[in-house]
Amino acid sequence: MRILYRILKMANDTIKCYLECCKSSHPKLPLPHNVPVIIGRTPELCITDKLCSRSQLELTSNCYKRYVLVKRLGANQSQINGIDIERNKSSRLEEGQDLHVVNGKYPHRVYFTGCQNDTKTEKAVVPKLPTKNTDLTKSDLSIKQPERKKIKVSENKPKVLNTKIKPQEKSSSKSVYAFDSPSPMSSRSEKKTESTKSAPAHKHWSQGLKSAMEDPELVVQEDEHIVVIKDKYPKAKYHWLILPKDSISSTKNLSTDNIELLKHILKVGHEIASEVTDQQPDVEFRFGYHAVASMSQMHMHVISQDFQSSSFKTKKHWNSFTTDYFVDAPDIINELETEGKVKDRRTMTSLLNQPLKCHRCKKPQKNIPTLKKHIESCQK
DNA sequence: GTTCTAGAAC
DNA sequence: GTTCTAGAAC
Repeated sequence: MRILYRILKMANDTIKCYLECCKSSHPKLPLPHNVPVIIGRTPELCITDKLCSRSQLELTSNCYKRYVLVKRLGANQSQINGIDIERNKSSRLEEGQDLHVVNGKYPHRVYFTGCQNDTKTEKAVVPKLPTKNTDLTKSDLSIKQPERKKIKVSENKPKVLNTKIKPQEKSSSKSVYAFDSPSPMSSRSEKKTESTKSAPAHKHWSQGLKSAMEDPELVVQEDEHIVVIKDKYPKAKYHWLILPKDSISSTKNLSTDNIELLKHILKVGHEIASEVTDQQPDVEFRFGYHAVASMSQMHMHVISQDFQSSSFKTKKHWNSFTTDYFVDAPDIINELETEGKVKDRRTMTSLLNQPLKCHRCKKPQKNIPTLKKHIESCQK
């Protein structure tokens, strides 16, 4: 018990939690372990919106388990990853998730420093904020966080790294979730978007694609604007992801400014797929986005419709690629061109629980093994 | 997003 | 008894 206490105390002494504004409107805010911190319409957060209460949210970090409990105190809605937070009830916020302070505005994220991988640190600016417990330690007033490494920017000319297109196999043991390398976006001085400006070295699983974009085992092609990677867990014989190099967390953040980028991504997708279909004309592909993606960097799937893969295991996998949860890329482009934005599809997550049925003949399937056997032979 | 596993389904 | 799934943990 005493040993456990020491371990926990050591963790508490070393792991620090911060709230960071995605728009860099104010300095990062320390969230000391287990100390409720109230945020809202205060000069420190640079929020003057009358719809935001002065005490909109109460944040309590758990540095051991690397999450923050968020309780909404204000009358108007706040959101975690687009989901409304129930009033006076604690909701869990994890690294990489978006916290909108009020009515979908004022995006923030939390991150933790002080883990074993941290090697370099920097001084934090600590704004004065109202807290329920003012017992901040001295260390909280001069907190250090890891400095991000700089890497070379890729060449402007398209670069094909692994041109041999073959059905995907289980890739190397190197994990997508090796978060110790920074995103390529971090070294791009031009055109910074969203949280690129001062993003911390996130380690939450939802940030894994940013590491994957740098993994030579996964990257198959890149150019000035995009990176093509093999899906680490392909759900079909051929399954790639195409990601923009600029930080765009999801399709909901797209604007008309991104239409050319989306068209380019789709064009590259067709080119990749045609390398297969030139040799095997019977292979069908779809190109599209999940209605609500789990992984943070926006990505378009290029996926063959055989769904023959050992990584395809669950109902959620199946329904995410064979129901309207999978949105064809031209539909997203068309929405941007006609509506100026991408539809909110959060309610579509219920599609993931739909009963299983064959995507070709529509025949209901009892379970995943039955479905997998059926689609091996079903052609219509 | 994946892995793990308890308990439901068979 | 084994297989399968959903939810928690990461």
